[in-house]
Amino acid sequence: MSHVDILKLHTLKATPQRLCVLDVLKNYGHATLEDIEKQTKLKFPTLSLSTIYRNLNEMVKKGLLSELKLANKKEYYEITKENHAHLVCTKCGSIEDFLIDTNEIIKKAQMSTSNTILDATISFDVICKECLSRK
Amino acid sequence: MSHVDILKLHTLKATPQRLCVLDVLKNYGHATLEDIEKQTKLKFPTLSLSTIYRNLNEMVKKGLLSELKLANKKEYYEITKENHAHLVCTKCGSIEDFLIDTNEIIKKAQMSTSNTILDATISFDVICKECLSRK
DNA sequence: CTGACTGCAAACGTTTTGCACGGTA
DNA sequence: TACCGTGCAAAACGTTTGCAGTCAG
Repeated sequence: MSHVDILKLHTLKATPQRLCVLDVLKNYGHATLEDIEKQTKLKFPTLSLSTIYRNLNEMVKKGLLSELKLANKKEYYEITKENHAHLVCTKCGSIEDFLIDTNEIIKKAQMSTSNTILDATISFDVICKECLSRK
Repeated sequence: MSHVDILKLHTLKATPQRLCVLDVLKNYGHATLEDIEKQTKLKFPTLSLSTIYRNLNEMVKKGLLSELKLANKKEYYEITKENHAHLVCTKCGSIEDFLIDTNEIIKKAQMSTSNTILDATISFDVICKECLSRK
């Protein structure tokens, strides 16, 4: 589905600025606000920070994007995908999707609590291959 | 081990302010900066925000405290404990320790990646018992 | 054509910093 | 006593908001 369609599906107008943000996120996989600002301004030098903030917040609220809270300080954004975890390199900070079945983990965890589990957020600290070989 | 000893172990002086912060964290389990400010000022009305910030940052850096990054906005602090996950209520935001064996999950995940996994951060979205019965 | 969106500048809240004083070890 | 830690005020920072003009549908 095109980014235009995705936006329309979420009752958001397909402005060039929003499309550009989505393009950056698609290319990066996971991007910080700074990443997004830097990249979008290559194409739209006048694009304002407040527009980026507004759009990210709006798209997160509509569920089109997700915020990633990771052990390190920065906040990352990604286009919403279901049922996956992340590998975060403790050396270089790089982030990689990790396609494991979180439902299985939820099912198992559910046996240890009487609270109803709805979802799981899982990330693993790793040393990525690049950092390992660089060492 | 007393809080005085814990501080000394981390080469930090055992000031009344720091001890008070640790007491609050022990009582609360998980506390935001606001929680900590409110509680500590009951005992030390002149305690300054900057001191709280400095101490929290310092104690996190030394590994005495951990920051909890959760899906919701707020940042929580806890006294560092190994090998546990969290249950976060999506209704009321309450946080509970969840004593599952994260090593088992790490071991299993390790089979699906060639990166070396060092640690896992896991939280579950739940509806807590209180919110369920309130409903 | 109309409401949604944008850019700019100003406002806002949170976190950090500089400095002089005070307290722990 | 020496140095680490504190309180206060100001600075710095990231994020949000108000407004007038513009654009997508």
